[in-house]
Amino acid sequence: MPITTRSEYGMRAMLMLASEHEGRRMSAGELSERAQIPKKYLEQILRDLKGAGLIRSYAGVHGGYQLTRPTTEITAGEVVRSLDQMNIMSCVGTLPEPSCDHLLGCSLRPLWQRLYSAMHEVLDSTTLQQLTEGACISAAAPLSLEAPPPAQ
Amino acid sequence: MPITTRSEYGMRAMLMLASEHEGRRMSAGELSERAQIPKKYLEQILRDLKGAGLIRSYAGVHGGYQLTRPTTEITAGEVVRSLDQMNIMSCVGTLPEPSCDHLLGCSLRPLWQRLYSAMHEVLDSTTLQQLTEGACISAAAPLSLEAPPPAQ
DNA sequence: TCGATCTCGACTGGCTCGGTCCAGTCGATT
DNA sequence: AATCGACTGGACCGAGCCAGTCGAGATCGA
Repeated sequence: MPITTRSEYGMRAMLMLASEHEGRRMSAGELSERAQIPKKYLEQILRDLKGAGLIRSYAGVHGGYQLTRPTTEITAGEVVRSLDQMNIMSCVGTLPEPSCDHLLGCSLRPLWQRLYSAMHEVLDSTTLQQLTEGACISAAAPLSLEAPPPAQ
Repeated sequence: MPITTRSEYGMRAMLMLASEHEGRRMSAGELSERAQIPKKYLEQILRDLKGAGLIRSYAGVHGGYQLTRPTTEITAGEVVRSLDQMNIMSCVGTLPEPSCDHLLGCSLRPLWQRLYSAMHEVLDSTTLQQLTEGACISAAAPLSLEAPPPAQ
């Protein structure tokens, strides 16, 4: 899978952060709880998002995370690329040109690369803003922090 | 990786078969040798291609494989789908709707699905014929079957 | 009958993904 | 300066899948 749970979770977290108005920080714990993601695992992911410059972090008692840019200026492509290698296949991906010099390689390679490009085009043309619009993000907000809904 | 070596090898084999004029059969051994693919592994792949109706097989001394349709009527999409599941991610792929009912799922799902569609569009709009044109397939043909080039 | 070929299922080693654990650092509050 | 809540970093681990191998069997032409 070129898109792993890391991207899924990362996108969810970004959308949660996007749903808060500008300044508000959200801690890993809060994000974890509301987006239903294992906390420790999410922390790894947040680290990477920070490394990519997509979020800022603050330590300390009232610490947490927030987006570094407005939601209209962050694309799904940036998020996904910072979390997943998105290797379409062994010889085409984010990694530096891994040399696949096979006889027929030269005729297949362009195909895989077009695939790769097509995916990035979709991702790069989608902003967080677009994803929050017309989605049921708001429905996630009222999730009770005190009394979790009874298991089904 | 959504596109595994199965697809890569399968495509190579299909291109080899495509490069032969209509009737000629090629055995797994020959394909394996010329396309540089482990024979036993290739046999598995050929089985799947046959299962998908893309190639015909003949047992016996002068047995082998050949395409069931002209190269203009076989798309990369058909080949790849018969060999790989192409699951873009856990909840979007060839498999029957695997239910991912998460709060934020509804806003992310369409994105993953657009990704999925974009890939298939590329694959489905590419025929074997197109891949053989302007490629160095022909360069593969003269590969000596008697005296393999000295190992480097 | 013989040998070349396709067919089928079982098996396996390595690697990645998804996730956990623990030890450490940072910073606001007291 | 002690403390507590939060972030940081790395080691670790089990399960599952990918890539590939093996061996036994069926099929066909000569």
